[in-house]
Amino acid sequence: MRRPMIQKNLFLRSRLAAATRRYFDENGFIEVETPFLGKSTPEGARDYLVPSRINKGTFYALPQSPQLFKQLLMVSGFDRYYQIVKCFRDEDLRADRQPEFTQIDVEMSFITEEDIMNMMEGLMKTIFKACLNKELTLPLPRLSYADAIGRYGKDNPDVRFGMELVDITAIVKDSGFKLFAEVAASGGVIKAIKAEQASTLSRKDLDGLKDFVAIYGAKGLAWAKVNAADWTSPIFKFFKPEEVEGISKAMNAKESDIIFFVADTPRVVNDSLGNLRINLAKKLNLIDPNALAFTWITEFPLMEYSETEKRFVSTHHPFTSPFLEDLPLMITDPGKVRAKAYDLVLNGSEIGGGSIRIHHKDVQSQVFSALKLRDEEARMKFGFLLDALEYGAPPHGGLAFGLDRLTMIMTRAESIRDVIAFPKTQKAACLMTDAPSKVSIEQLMELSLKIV
RNA sequence: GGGGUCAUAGUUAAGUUGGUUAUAACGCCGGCCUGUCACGCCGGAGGGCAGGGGUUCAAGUCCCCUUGGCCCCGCCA
Repeated sequence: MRRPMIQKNLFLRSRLAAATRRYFDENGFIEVETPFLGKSTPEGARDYLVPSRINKGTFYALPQSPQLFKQLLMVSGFDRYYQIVKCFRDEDLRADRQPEFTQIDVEMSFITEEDIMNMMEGLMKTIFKACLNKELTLPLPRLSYADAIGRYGKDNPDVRFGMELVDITAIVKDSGFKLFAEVAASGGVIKAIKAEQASTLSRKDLDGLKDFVAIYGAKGLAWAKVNAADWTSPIFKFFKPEEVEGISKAMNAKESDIIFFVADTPRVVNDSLGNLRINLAKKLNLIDPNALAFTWITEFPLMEYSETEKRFVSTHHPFTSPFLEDLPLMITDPGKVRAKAYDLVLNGSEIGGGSIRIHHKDVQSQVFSALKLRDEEARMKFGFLLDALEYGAPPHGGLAFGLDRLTMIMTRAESIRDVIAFPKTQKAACLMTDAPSKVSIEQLMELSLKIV
């Protein structure tokens, strides 16, 4: 019902799509439509399933992305492909997540990461010029995954402001504050962030922040108000003078700054401080609403260990090419293998991501086996792709942008619903048409389905 | 699966520590104005506060349950 705002957003969305098509057309890309009724794949998000009437007991899956099709297009000799296409993922919704969403999907042959990033930077420049009349300065900055996590605690860092995480483990590993020393001794880390001139934060605010970091698994949040000669802090009395000095120096702390500490596993520390950093920046008004801070994130890990599945799973997807020099690690230390994958982050939001794909069958087999996909299983699920690699696939790679998220940032919308014409609710329902809804028993019988 | 928050006229909202006929703006209806176009003036209609239960002399205002919106954790290759 807030029609003027929605209308304005949809007009910008339309201009964004038009600029995208124009750019790719001018650069020799072909737009190819790929099937929506496809095959369910094991990796990744939950699939939306569509029962087949003709082949009873079998199901199509709506695509989570046109990933496999676009790779097959490369093998077929279409060297430059793009598509503005709906994708479907049956997961819980968020303010920036819908079960059906739109991607700008791209794939290119005979290219490297550099070629793709250059081409995509050109697209961003074109889009921002066409939609907002803003000039981007290229090339866009880059940050390795390890640096992003280390300095910002997240792989989608908002670099519109500073307040970086500082690792002070070395300074406090023998601290008089036992908790820090114990965490350091057990392989954990202690990191801190500094809110400059944050004396506006009350004692009550500080207590509230403790609850905030608890969401991310932190068991506590230590803080220290920096004074001329000492700190006002519940833990000040535990520290030796040289520790206080060391920390102040490492943080470059000045009077009236507030330092926050979290000690835990690297994951919990980065998670909680990374999110606290965003939270504080909003509270303290550190974010310039007009800023456009792009960052490429590179050198993602190829796979991560999943506690729930008790095996390594792909960070990106199973067709992502590893760094060839890291291949020996595939057996010894799979978590250390770097991937030729890259995300584009804008103002702390991941707006796109992609990778160079594997184009050798033996490398693909190594990855599958590291993922504990047995040969026959891999063959059953991705046989068509393995066959295609057999016939000689060109080096290729690509990327996909989230058109909805990009539109959100450009329109400054707070919810993805504000840039979609008929959005779904938190529970994935369409209030307009009342979907999803029950169907008749006849429809079910025709499909040989029974509600359990 | 879990945590939080909200639910008042067509719409957006205000409703203090529970207390007489529940407010406002926009919209709607009627009249006046008639060089209007984000007109102006006058006068109206319209809800019993998501649904159910409870506490109380008395409940939008407190408690419980249900339903739904929204935010977050998990999940999202």
